[in-house]
Amino acid sequence: MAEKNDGEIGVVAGLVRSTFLVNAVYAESAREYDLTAQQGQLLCVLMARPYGMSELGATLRLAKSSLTGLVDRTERNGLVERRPDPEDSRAVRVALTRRGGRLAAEFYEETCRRIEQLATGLTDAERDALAGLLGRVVLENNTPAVFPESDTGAPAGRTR
Amino acid sequence: MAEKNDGEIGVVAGLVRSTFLVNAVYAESAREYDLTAQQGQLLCVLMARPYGMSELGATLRLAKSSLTGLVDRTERNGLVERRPDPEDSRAVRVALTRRGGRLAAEFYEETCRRIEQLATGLTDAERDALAGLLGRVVLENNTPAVFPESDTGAPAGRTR
DNA sequence: CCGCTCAATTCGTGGGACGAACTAGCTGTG
DNA sequence: CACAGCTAGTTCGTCCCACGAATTGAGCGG
Repeated sequence: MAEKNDGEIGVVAGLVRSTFLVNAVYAESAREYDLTAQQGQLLCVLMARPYGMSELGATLRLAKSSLTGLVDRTERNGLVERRPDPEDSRAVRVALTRRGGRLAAEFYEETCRRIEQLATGLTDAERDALAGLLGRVVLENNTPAVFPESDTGAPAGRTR
Repeated sequence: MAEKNDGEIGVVAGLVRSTFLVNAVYAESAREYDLTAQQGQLLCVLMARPYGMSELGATLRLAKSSLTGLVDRTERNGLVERRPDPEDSRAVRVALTRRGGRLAAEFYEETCRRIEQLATGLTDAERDALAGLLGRVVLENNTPAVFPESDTGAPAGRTR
């Protein structure tokens, strides 16, 4: 039925399954910091800088009303706060609290570690190749910077 | 701060962002078939064969109780059904209904098309390379076959 | 000053995930 | 054979998430 029944999988299945895998890792990591995946994602986005609600909606691809709830819950947990936008009194700037910032950094680092672990079976060169290819894919589909770039303080060839 | 601030992204960010991207595509595709992402996933898994609840839980990484609900809702929509397991009267075998089967096939095909689209910026060789690398990653982390392998009738170098 | 747009919230609905407790059927050991 | 213990699945209560429609209130163009 397929030309590749030799254990190889196609690019579509590869993408879908790796997505499943990363979702699971992300959720599990979040859970250990008493976060939901969505809240974790929110924290990661806000690590860069404060965002307005609409801006956040665009970045996370959520409807405005969904966002209100997410920010509400995260705010209730003391991780983010709404500050008035000095330039527009309708608007709001969502920012990490001190505690949120700390937690975000920890969560981010730990999550990076774990995701990186997924690729430990690859050589450095292969990891670079994978990074390059995925980079092109996300770039060409202008995926928002939903996860900051950085290296977890992990020098290129660290993973093992 | 990082060694790759030249527009390149690391493997971790690549994985996370492509995950975000695929999630969005998957959800959008599901939506157009009046499915939720989870229900779509369920249908895709069941395309291969009927599954028991526990088995499904392991495959989809869901708690038993979560699964009961998911199957309930999907059953209510007439897409799957619970059949008694002939060998174990406690157990149940969840299978696609006729309608569910049709819908699953359509949804699967359309979703494959869209995911494949994500990689249209890559050459055939690059797509193969990406597939190979992701294949290794999912294999080494024994990701369940949450999305069937196949080629949508799409011969290897079809995309474009 | 008025109508318009725009930021964000509120409200109601439904899906989703989980753990704890429970039912009922299977199984193995004495 | 009986019974303890395991296993498959469901129920229940709780919280999170996502959405659209309607709303409030600030900015803005004329």
